[in-house]
Amino acid sequence: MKQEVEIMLKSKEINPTVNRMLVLDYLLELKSSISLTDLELSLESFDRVTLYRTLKTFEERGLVHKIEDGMGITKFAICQDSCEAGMHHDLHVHFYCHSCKQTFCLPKTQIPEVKLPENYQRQEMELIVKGICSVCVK
Amino acid sequence: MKQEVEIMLKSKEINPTVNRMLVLDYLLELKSSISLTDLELSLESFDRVTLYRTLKTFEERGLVHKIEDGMGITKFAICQDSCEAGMHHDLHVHFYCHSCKQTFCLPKTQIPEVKLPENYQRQEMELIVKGICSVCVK
DNA sequence: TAAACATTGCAATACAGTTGCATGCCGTTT
DNA sequence: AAACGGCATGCAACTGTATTGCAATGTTTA
Repeated sequence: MKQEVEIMLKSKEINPTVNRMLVLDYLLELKSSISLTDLELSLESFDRVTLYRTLKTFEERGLVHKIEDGMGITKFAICQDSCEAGMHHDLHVHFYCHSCKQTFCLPKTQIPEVKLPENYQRQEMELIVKGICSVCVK
Repeated sequence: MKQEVEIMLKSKEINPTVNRMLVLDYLLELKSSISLTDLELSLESFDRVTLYRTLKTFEERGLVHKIEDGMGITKFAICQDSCEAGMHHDLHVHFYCHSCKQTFCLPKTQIPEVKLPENYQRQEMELIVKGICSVCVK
């Protein structure tokens, strides 16, 4: 497992330090996305700034992507395989649960095509659905 | 014009103070949405906190709605007629322009239907398209 | 008029995001 | 081995937005 994480980092040209392997390992296990603050609480061994820079590095190298959770908090999640550095293919839907405050990627739910008014040029899209997730609904 | 603004406020059971009439008037003229900070810069006559509370009141009474602009900034825009206090029908698309940093409501562009995985309950949706707006594209 | 309530401004706090700088580690060069 | 460079990390500090507390002022009501 550690081996696998190390290989992932190297394949993105990221120096596999202990910190970075721990963070990546944590993110890979994670079912949803996570904010910097929550990551800090989960991995107490490292400084907030270090985690901040780790996530920033991961994002720049196309390992994770940022999600605006629709409540003003930035969260991070592992990219799909199809992502590359500087070019995220992140057109799936994100789901924010009002109950557990988690933000889930719904990779199987594509954002439908949207027609824009004339002369509007699209570059990215974000679709956030808010409600109650399948765990909290029970 | 002032009269109209006053009537709007009263119809939402908001005391029409000078401050509130100015803010509402400004929002009605506005083609896009605005952040608290930008509103503060536009209407220098009032304290930031007062404007903050004004927008909060407006939102609670269903006069404006919050928009997450997708870059972590909260903005406000006048609601459509169909909105009521505590129940915003805000299912249209928002467009964030990377060039002028403005966030536009595109009321004629409906969010297409999205199928969620089983047991996910939808309450609200936000679709933010980012790119270049029709003014900046020229 | 006095009491009650609403509105506003100032100060202070909370918190996410971010930057600067010093330190320590590691591999390379001389 | 010693000196050098680059990278990773931690601490402190700063920025900007959001938010609350409290006092002062203004307005309504009994």
